[in-house]
Formats: sequence, C-alpha cells, structure tokens
Amino acid sequence: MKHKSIITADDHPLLLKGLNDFLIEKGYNIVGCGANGREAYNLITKLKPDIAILDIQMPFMSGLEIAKKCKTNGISTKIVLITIHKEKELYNKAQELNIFGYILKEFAIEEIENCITTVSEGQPYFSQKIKDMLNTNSADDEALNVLTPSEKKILKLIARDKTNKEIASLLFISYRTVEKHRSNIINKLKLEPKTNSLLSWAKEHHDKLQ
Amino acid sequence: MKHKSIITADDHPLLLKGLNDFLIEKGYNIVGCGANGREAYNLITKLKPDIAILDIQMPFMSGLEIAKKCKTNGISTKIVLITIHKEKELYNKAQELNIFGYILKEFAIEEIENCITTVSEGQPYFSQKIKDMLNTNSADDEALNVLTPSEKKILKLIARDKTNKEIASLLFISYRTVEKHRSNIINKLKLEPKTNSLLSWAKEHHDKLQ
DNA sequence: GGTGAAATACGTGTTAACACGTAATTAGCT
DNA sequence: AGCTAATTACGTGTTAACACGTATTTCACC
Repeated sequence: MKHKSIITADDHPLLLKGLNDFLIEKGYNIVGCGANGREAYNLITKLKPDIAILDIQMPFMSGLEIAKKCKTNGISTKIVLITIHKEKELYNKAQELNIFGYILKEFAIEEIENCITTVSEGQPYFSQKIKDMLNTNSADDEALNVLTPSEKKILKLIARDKTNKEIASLLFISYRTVEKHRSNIINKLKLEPKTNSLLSWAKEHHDKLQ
Repeated sequence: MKHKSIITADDHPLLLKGLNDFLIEKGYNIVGCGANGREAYNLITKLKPDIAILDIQMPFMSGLEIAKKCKTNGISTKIVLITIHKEKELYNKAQELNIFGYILKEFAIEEIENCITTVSEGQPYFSQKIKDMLNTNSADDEALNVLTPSEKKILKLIARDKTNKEIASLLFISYRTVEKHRSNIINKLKLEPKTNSLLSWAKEHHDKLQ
C-alpha cells in the first residue's frame, strides 16, 4: 500500500511541510508537492501519481478545478481533498466529481492513513466527522429544499440587496408577485414575524444559496 | 539567538507539525508544544519559555486570552501570534496586549526566522504583509471609526436583528432616538439610499463589529 | 386529459425603516 | 467657564416589506 505514488499540494507552506513530513515518516512514497493549484496540476499530468492530496482553496486553481480537469482529461489519479471547509455545498460538489476522499484538516493526522489505505484499494473515503457535522447542522439546509426554484432565485436576489421592484424588473414579473413569493418563503421557512427577518435570514445563509 | 527556549501551539495538528519540524531543522530550541490553548498556557506557566508561538483560534483558550493572562500574571514570555486572520480588529487587539509578533500563516516560512530574531532582541515584529493588506482593505474599517460609541452599539444590535423599538428598550432610550442614530449612521457610512441598506451592511460586516 | 403544484398577479391594510428638520441636554476637554 | 461633539428626542412624511385573501395561468405527470 505504501508504495503508491503520492503528490501533495497546499498553498499553506507550513501545513504542506507538516503533511509531507508526516507522510514521509510513515513511509509513504511522496513523489512531489506543489505550492498552488497550477503546480499541483502540472505535477499530476507529468507524474501521473496514484493519489493526489490537495487543498481545496489554492491560488490559480482550486482542488475542485483540478479534479474536474483530471476527469475530462482521463487522468486516473485519485483525488483526495484536505480542507478546512465544512460547507455541505463543497462536500456535495466533491462527491459529484470523481473525488475519492475528503478530510478535514483538524482531523487529518487521525484520518489520513485510513484514507490513503481505503483509497488505494479503490474505495472512496469520506470523513465520518464531516458527515456528523453536516447532519447536526442541516436544519436550515433541509428548509431550503422546501423552496421552489423561483423562490430560491428570489432568495438569492434578496441576499444581494435587491428590492422587490428590482427583482421584479430582473425577472420580468410584477413586483406584487415578488411580494407574494417573499411572503410564501417566510411561511415556508417559519421565520419570526419581524419586518426584515427574510433579508436577515438570506444574509446569514447566503453562502448556502449557491 | 537559537538558544532561546520556544514553545509552540496550534489546534491544527498538521500545521503544528510543520511549524515544529521547520524550527527544529533550523536549529531552534523547541521545549514544548500544545494542541490547544489550555495546554499552551500550562506549558508557558510551567516552562517559562523565552518565546511562545501561538495560534489565535484555539479550543479552550485563544492566543489573545493567553497573552492577557501572561500579562496580568507577570510572565515575561514573549508572545508571537501566527494566524490566518487578516482582520484589523485582531491586529489592533494584538498590539494592545504585550504581544511581540504577528505573522500570517501564508507567509510563515518566509517571515518566522526574521520574527524570532527580532523578538529575541526584544523588538516587536509585525508582518509587513499584514500592514499592506490592512491598508488596501481598510475602507470599511476606517468608516467604522467615524462612528461614535453609541452608534457602534446600535449597529451591533441591528446586526443581531433587533428592531428600533427593541433596541430602544434594551438601551432605555426612545425609539425615535434609535431612528435618528440609524439615520446618522447611514449618512456617515454613505450607504446607498435603500430601505434596508443599513441592516444589509451590518450583516455583511458583523464580524468587524466586535 | 385531468389534477395538483408552481408561478403569476391584484386588493387592502399595517408597520418598520427610513429622510429631513429642529432642539434640548449631557459630557469631555481646555 | 466655555466650547464642541455626542446623545437624546420629536414632528411629519414617504416607502418598502410584510399579512391575508383571492384568482388566473402554466406546467409536469400519471
């Protein structure tokens, strides 16, 4: 298992060093490492490693973009993302691309060996800790699924500080329709009956609105 | 210089490993390291190191809290904070406490040796990169300084979804006064003349409101 | 080809958040 | 003691964001 070739990449030099040192001490076969997304992608195309352990957030190219390009270019390197992001959105996106692993940096040391082992065998590995977190924190996410497509579209515009009339213009509908949607959204989300509870909610959850 | 005793602490195991490995390779005298704020503080009180390199965001006790306790307890350990936070607020707080250094994790490897050298000589070291960033990114921060204490207090409550009447009750003043403050804040911040521009602004900048 | 959900829209009314002007009181500073 | 900024407060008016009910059209789906 430890003969599998691995490359690593993170724009965080200290973290990259920590990761490399750890894996080398454990006897893994690190064949390269990059300081940003572009370097990482170049390494992958050149070395065609078995596994690439990548940060999501990197300059020039994100871990997700790298995964996408690998998929379209038919590179069989198995991508493992290692990140601080706990957002469900990213987690879902990761599962859609051919990503084999997703680890949180907080628990990297405990989980990374398990992850590499599992991924080496061709099985995906998604941190249990992430699953736990997403489950405990998904009340609002579920609420979002109650909304219809139009309602979601309007919510996004509300989060961008658009007034009802502006939204109406943008969507070529009456501002009264927007008002009605707004009212319906408040009902569905069961927001407290305050004047600006909807704007407030939209602002607080704007990261989940796309 | 390299004989100075140093302890490190970060709740991020990989990063902590990267930091320790790096410093040890460079020949520094690492006498201990902690995985969270409490461990870090215990190490400091026990070992009284010359320098403590701490993350800001840690469980149980933040780097800032540790600095504060060291100050009140008369411990002369020089605190260096190493963080991903680019917020001016934290930077300012750091300068108020007896903190000797402030480094961004992104540039840690380039700057940490300089920092340790400078701090060892009893001089404070604050990353030039932070200063650059704060200057380019401080339009809103400066705007905040235009506000009076009462106005800031009200802004915080607005960001917490309080209505004018609720704020009035909380502060034992008339809701008309709150309205006036609100109007004045909008003028000072030069917000666009929209109905909820203030709530919107407060929500977007609530992290800078304390 | 009917049925239900979604999208569209209006009538009517209430309220919170503003604008703009004015003004009294308080607090800090010299 | 005197000056300035801050805080407090009201009058008056406008508008955006709601609530609640109702009604038509569109569309997917069986």
